[in-house]
Amino acid sequence: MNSNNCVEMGGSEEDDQISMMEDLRRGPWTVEEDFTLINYIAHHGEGRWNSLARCAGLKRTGKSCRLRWLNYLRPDVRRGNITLEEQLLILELHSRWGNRWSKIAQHLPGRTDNEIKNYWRTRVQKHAKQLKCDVNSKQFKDTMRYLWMPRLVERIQAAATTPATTGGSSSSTTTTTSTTTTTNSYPLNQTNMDCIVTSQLVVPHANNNTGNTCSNYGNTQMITPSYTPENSSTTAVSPVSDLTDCYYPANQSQNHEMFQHNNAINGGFTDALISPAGYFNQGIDFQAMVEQNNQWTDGGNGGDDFSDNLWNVEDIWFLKQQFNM
DNA sequence: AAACACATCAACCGCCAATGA
DNA sequence: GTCATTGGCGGTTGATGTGTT
Repeated sequence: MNSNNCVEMGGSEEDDQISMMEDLRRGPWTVEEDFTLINYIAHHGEGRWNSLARCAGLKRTGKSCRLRWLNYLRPDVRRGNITLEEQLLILELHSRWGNRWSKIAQHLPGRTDNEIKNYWRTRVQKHAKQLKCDVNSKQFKDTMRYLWMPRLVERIQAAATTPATTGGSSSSTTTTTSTTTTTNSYPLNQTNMDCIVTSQLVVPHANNNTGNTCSNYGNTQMITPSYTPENSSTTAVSPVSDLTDCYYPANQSQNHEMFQHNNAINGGFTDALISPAGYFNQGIDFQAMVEQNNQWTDGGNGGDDFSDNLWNVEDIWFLKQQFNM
């Protein structure tokens, strides 16, 4: 390690050019490199990354060091186990800001933009692909808002009020407690999430510090919990999409009621609630969805095997009925 | 057991805005 | 005011792990 007394934290451009000419390492970081970087930052703090890399004796670009530190080595970085609350928050914030990953990450303490971006691409976009619609399309966004988010809310609620063994498909790794206050509060608590209660649903909501308004997914209004690692419903890092883990028979009625409520209002979907019919007149393959559901459900292995499902069977049935498809 | 397909995620790339000489 | 450098961001890629046939 070579981190001692390198004082030129703003080295000359010529030095930078020279360093750029050196054979720089690329690819995965070694344990030794990690150790070197951690040690250097522990002693000297973060600084100009190019200089830091050089002074620490790392044959890496400043950018590479910065990325490694921010995304992996930083002490407060959290990886894996995207909680349901975090998933919901990601959806909510993405619907608001789009692919502003770093901005979204600011509201999920410990999460990096890279991780959120990866999550979005691997989980969310996958399902957009399954639905044969663009992830940025209005249809897909509305689907998230009026179907997935309420589902997620239901699961969060269920996870908070039921034993882990009944906590849906993620039950095997779900940590549940009904506790809503804690002295060991996680940053995603009242400080940066607040909302109102109408239907006992508990979801996190980001405070963008600009006068929060309450989210309203479908006609489901939200309340924010006191969110802690202890009481959050955590889903394991698994191949399943936690976000769209929607096969959740125990709570299907709520979603049904959402549509029925709107039907009652307007003989169909209200103007305010974008009609899901819109999603399906652009080539979404109901049959494929049903077959996929059947595959999962026929597996008969309990929740996990079909937990990657976008729609529960009843949703599909209902929507088919609703739109005569 | 091997081959293949798919999912995940760490790391890189290119662009751009901010900063400083 | 101009230019070079840096840091930050979003997009993309490739290696690795995992599941399936």
